[in-house]
Amino acid sequence: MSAELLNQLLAIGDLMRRDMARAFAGTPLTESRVAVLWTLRVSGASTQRDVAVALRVSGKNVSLLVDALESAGYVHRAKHPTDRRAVLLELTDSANALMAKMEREHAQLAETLVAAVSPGDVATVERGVTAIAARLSELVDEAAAAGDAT
Amino acid sequence: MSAELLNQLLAIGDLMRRDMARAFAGTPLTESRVAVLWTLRVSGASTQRDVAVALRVSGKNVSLLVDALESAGYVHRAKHPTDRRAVLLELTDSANALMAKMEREHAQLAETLVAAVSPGDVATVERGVTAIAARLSELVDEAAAAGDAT
DNA sequence: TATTGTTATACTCTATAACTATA
DNA sequence: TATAGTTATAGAGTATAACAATA
Repeated sequence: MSAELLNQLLAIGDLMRRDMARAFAGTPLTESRVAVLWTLRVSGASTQRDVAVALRVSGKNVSLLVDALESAGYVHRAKHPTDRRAVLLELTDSANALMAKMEREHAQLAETLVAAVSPGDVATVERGVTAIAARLSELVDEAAAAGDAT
Repeated sequence: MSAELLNQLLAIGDLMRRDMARAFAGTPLTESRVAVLWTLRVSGASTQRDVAVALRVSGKNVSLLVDALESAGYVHRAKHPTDRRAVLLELTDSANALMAKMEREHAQLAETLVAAVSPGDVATVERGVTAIAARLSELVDEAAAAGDAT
């Protein structure tokens, strides 16, 4: 019974990922590259290290993702104003336009999905899902800490 | 407001994936390989093609995953009783034991997460999440069909 | 002729380690 | 000495195309 809820949550994550990959088929964009663009959209111009920390991936990985995004015209490596070791990643105008479009689609998808829930249940569902996400975040942090200690 | 719910759902999927990858660090198992084992556990002995369809990946991909799983002793390529072109994938005893362990852990995680929701809200949350998953599945199928048609 | 699985080739994501330039 | 980013190397997931054996 309770396992069914977890399975539904997993299915949702899986469906979202598949759909995203499909949506960007035929473009140079992938899930990981879009994650970089999204981080820059939310946080503003950032160093590669900032992005690596935000996405919890290696600096080398960010280098490769940015290489691809830069050559495809989505981001620009600018000089950092105070630290000459660092690079400041900025979205290009076209990437900003793309992110704005994604934000609109994201909001519209959220509305569509929430509309599938009985109006009187929405607040309760949101509260429950938020509680689950918070608890899961705790568990994952604990597991990661235990793993590091080993 | 409604976007917040979608973001929480996405965060849950992301956390689950990260934790799974961490849990299998140091073993030959990865998310994709476990997905193959899980499919065989649920469906019983299957051909590689069955697995490819179930996971929606290419046949070549399944070949590689099974190569790794077979050499690590998790699956066995048996002769198909009626079709000599095909191979029948079977879990080894140790893989079956591992899957049983994962099932128990999965059930326990589900209990722990459900316990984070107010008891009176659980049924409503489960109903809401199920409705969202069903609606999302429809949308993804529609999008995929539209994409194929193009 | 269609299907199952493999070989061949290529792109992407990811990580660690060593190195350069700068703090 | 520590940090930001790159070069080098490597494992893993994924896809398409061509090919063999079998239906």
